[in-house]
Amino acid sequence: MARRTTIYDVAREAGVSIATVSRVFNSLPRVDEETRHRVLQAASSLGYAPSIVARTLTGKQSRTLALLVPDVRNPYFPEVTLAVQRAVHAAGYSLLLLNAPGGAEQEEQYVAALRGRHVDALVVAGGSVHDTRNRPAWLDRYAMHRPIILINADLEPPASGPVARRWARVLVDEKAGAIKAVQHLVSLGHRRIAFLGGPAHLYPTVVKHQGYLEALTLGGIDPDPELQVFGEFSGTSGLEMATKLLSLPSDRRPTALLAANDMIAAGCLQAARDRGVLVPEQLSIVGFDDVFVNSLLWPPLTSVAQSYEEIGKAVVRLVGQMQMATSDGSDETEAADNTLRTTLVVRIDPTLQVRASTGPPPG
Amino acid sequence: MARRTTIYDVAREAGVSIATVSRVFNSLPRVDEETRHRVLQAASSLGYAPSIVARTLTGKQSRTLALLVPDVRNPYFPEVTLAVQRAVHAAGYSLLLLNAPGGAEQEEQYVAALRGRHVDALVVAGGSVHDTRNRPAWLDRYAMHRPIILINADLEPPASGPVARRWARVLVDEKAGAIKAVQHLVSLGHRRIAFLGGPAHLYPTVVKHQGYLEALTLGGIDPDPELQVFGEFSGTSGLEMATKLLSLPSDRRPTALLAANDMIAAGCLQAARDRGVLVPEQLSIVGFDDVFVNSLLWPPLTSVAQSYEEIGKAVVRLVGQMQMATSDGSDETEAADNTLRTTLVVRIDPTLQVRASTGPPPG
DNA sequence: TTGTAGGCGTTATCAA
DNA sequence: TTGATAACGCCTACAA
Repeated sequence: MARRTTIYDVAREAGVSIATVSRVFNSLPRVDEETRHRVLQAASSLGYAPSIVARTLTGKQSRTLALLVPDVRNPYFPEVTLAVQRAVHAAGYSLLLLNAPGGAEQEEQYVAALRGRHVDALVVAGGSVHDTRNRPAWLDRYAMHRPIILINADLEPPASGPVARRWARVLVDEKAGAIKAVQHLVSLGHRRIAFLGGPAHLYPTVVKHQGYLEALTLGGIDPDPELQVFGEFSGTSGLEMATKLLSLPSDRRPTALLAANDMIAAGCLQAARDRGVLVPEQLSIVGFDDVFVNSLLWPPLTSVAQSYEEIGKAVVRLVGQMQMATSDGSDETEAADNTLRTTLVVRIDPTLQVRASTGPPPG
Repeated sequence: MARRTTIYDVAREAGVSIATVSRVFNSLPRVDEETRHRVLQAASSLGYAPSIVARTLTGKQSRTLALLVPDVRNPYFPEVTLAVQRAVHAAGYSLLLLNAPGGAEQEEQYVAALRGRHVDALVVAGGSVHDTRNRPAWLDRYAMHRPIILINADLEPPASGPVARRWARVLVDEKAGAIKAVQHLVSLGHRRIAFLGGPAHLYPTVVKHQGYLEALTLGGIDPDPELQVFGEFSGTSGLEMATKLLSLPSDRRPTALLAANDMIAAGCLQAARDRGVLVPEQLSIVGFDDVFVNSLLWPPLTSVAQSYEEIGKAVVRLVGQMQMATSDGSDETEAADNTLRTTLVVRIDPTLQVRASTGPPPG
């Protein structure tokens, strides 16, 4: 491995001290224009790039984030992974990727492996943080030391004080999304609208379900328990749930399905096709997340879309804020803490992408 | 941010020098069992973990790899990303993820951002390395300094010598895979087998196409130019290509389709359904890559499957080998170079996953 | 078996 | 405006 060119090499080449080179590369003030030029010259001729590793060691940020997901193969996560990676790189950070399909234990294990790596923050995009039954213990432990960002998991920081200052959230208002979806269906004339959720104990299911109920009530429709089913966030589960719903006697059968994600929705399409039910003529289907692979489906799904780009940007913004709040010795008064608490949560409003899978009910 | 506990803290707590602590954590020989115990004790009570950053600075590996893909949202890449990440973590490495959908320029840009990060190796899983028309220039430049691993891109190292020692490949024998697929179809009785490729200038398309032609010849079937079409590696493209093929007059129409990846194959399913063609009764379809989201499709695709796990393991093995060859001052003779050249390419044999999308031809 | 001290590439604090 | 020099946390001869 050809030896890495160092700040010393550049200093020698430019005929200055390493301190000066450092100043140039950190664009600090008081350095002569002519000198700066000479340094830059030398640096580029030598192909010099400062070592982030050494820089980190002096106590600065590592400019590295870690992103924890349960499984990148699940179409939702590539979306957020891509978006976060992009935003993060645009801000000069790098992104470590962690897949922990094995639940809280594995998450903890992976996160532990991060310990010597000086990551500036951990971004958690899913997994056991979504479980409404028990809060993963490792989360709070981790936040005692380093900043954390939760995507779409509304867990409160365990206390105020230092850890509250390292606990940020970006929340997509999926309840509002569900409401928009239902209202769209209602406005098309649907009255029998079913909800097909993921596991009932997962936060994303719960919120969407709430929105569904609320919107029905708003629309003057009585929620029918028979039309609310729960399963997995998968295509096969969607297939099963939809099949069950579609085999109800015609007067109790739904004319529209609101699926808690696009994989479930894809399963619904499947089920409809299997039973010769035309979409959207005889059945409308709405999905959630508006993921990339929707391009594989026909008809393309109407889906509640969140701006992944916004999520990515929110992440880097939050990281920045937390770094400020922790490093620059800004006043740690209660007042400051309180403003932080509010500013450390970013809310994102989803929009409804209307496509070909929805239309007026039959008849 | 609570100050990180250092080797000094542990040393003090255990009443030894930092050198001893270091020895313990690097499991070096000659350290008294009792001392070792005391150190470990102190370390765990303090929650100490060695700083990989500082360690890296002393000239050792950073135990960090970078993985470059064009777009994680494309179902093939999550598979390799997941597998590589797993294998890599199991070996104590971390993985930086880079998405460069923007072609060679963006790839180069992203890779440049890696410069100060001391990554041990760059793993390239796709992108402009697949373009058979021109070899990305940044690749060779990069390999002049740091080790590189190509997944499924058969680019030779530019020369022997140092850079050859940093140029590894893991190659899935997709030609053999295509042959297996065709032979499967032939053995079912198919004679009119179509090939639906991605872009004709991409390596994956080329190899699979070669296998297709070879297998036909082997089976005593004359390749029909009309049955060989090229498009994109996407569902919509697959839909278009398949639609064209299925609208051929019945005597020239294929009874089986070999798609160059599963997204194309998904498009084929689509096309068949649109035209009321039953799969597999009237049309057999084979895909490539056997990706996760196949679970969304019906019928499940027969597909040429590669062991992603093997790919991941190969990657860490290769990284290890390259580190040996570069660091331990092993003899850099021509002979050593030659053995390295052969050992730095791992070949993986795909298998055919037979599922419900293939069957005997009609009639 | 254990400790001392120099070095890894930067940044930051003082002087000059 | 610039240059010495001490950290940063760890590894590694070399001594003891």
